[in-house]
Amino acid sequence: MNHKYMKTILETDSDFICDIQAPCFQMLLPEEAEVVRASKTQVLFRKDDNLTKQGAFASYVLFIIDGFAKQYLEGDGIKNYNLRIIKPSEFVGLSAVFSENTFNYSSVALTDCHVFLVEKEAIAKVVKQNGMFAFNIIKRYCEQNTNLLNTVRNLMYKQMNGRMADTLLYLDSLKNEKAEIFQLLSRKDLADFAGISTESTVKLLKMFEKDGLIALKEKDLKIVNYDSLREISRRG
Amino acid sequence: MNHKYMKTILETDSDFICDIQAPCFQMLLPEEAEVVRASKTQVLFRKDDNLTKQGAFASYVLFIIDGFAKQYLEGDGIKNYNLRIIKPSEFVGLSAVFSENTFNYSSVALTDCHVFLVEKEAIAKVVKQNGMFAFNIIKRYCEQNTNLLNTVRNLMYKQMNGRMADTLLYLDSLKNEKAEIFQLLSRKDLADFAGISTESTVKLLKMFEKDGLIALKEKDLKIVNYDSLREISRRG
DNA sequence: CAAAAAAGTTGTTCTGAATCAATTGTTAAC
DNA sequence: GTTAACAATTGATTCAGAACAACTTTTTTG
Repeated sequence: MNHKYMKTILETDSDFICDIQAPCFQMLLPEEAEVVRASKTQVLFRKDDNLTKQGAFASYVLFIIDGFAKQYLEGDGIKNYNLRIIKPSEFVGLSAVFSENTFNYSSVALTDCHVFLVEKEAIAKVVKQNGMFAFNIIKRYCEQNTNLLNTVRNLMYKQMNGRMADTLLYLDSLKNEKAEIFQLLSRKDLADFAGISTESTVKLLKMFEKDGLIALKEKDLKIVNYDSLREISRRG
Repeated sequence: MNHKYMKTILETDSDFICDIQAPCFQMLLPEEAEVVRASKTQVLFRKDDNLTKQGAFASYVLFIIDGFAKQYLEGDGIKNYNLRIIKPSEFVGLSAVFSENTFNYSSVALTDCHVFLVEKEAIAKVVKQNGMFAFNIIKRYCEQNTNLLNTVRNLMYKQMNGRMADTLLYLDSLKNEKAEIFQLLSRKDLADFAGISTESTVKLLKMFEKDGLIALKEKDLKIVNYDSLREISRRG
């Protein structure tokens, strides 16, 4: 039998302890961990499944055990804007706990993803009881905030070249955790990260390749000249 | 003697108790309040003074007692992007506590502003001790997050008309708290809120006026037809 | 209060990047 | 394994909005 599949169905204490290894949950007292445990389910999202859908009711928070997803904003129905790649040990839909009760963005699995769903009341309760846990959550929010501010800056002050350079540098930095990251993404995905059209993306990539900044082979993309790319990113 | 000035200089317990009325601090235990009290100063920022400067070292957090400021991103040196109006009882530069140690945005006083500066360690300590306080801080972060996501959506999916409509509706919604809000802002300020050029702003406002959506008199601006403006905002 | 600086206004020109259209390569489905 | 749907590519066309230039009005300041 398939071990992964079994694990999803038969959930035991030892699985739980294993799963809750994530640093973020280590600081919980036993009774607090029990609150989380009691109100969680583990779910397997298949590649291309939506983890969250912008606008949908959100009664729970997602915590990625393993797998990768992309978080994006939906707009006019034609074009999306990709905000980030969600990695293991990260939360999705935290805002649901603290203000909105709908998800304010969508996310979709790039690979199969093992995910905890935790009821939002459980998280709220633990946050209120455990200041250190709360502090950790705030840190995450804070980073997201900083990232969003950078996003706004990029959209406001940079044009195509700079944005695409940013996108490539960002995705490249994820290769530590997921070497095949570029194979998971289409030209349209890259376009949606940079906030430009797919056609412009293709033209830009060709240009970057011709200028010896990157190397395109098969579906993979390698950065050849980091310095120049960083300079393009910096100059906008 | 000037009463306001005296208050800045001569700080007494009764002043403190008065100042710490802000709902956000009500939930602190006496000893926690003392931690905040011990590491704070009260400062008067004059109109046009910078409360925070993007990139500058941040060892403290600001809490607005009264007065209004605008928060903005600096870019190419020519154009800024205005993120929001900061109102009494709001924090500025919270991120400094939890991740960055530089301010990631600038802010400037639109009116004279009475402000607490609280050392970031004090806030960090209280957050860790008091889950309810932490919960409150998270809520604020969460709202800012939602606002930033909407900002990104606006920049990505709307064009001039929609963005200006948004800007006007946002600023108009502040009239409850500050009726003269529009008199505090120049055309360039409105432009920087909408993320468009000053010239385009002037042309748009004239158009909106001609179409009976708004009324311009002196430096003030009144929304005449909310429904149409909301429709323009919605359609982008 | 005069002069200089800054803010607001208006029409014209210019440009970055989207859109369109047409084609080729690739993957999925029957 | 052939056809149909989808992803990638390329060049030509179009457009929203910035940049520019020239002018007026308002505000600041010596």
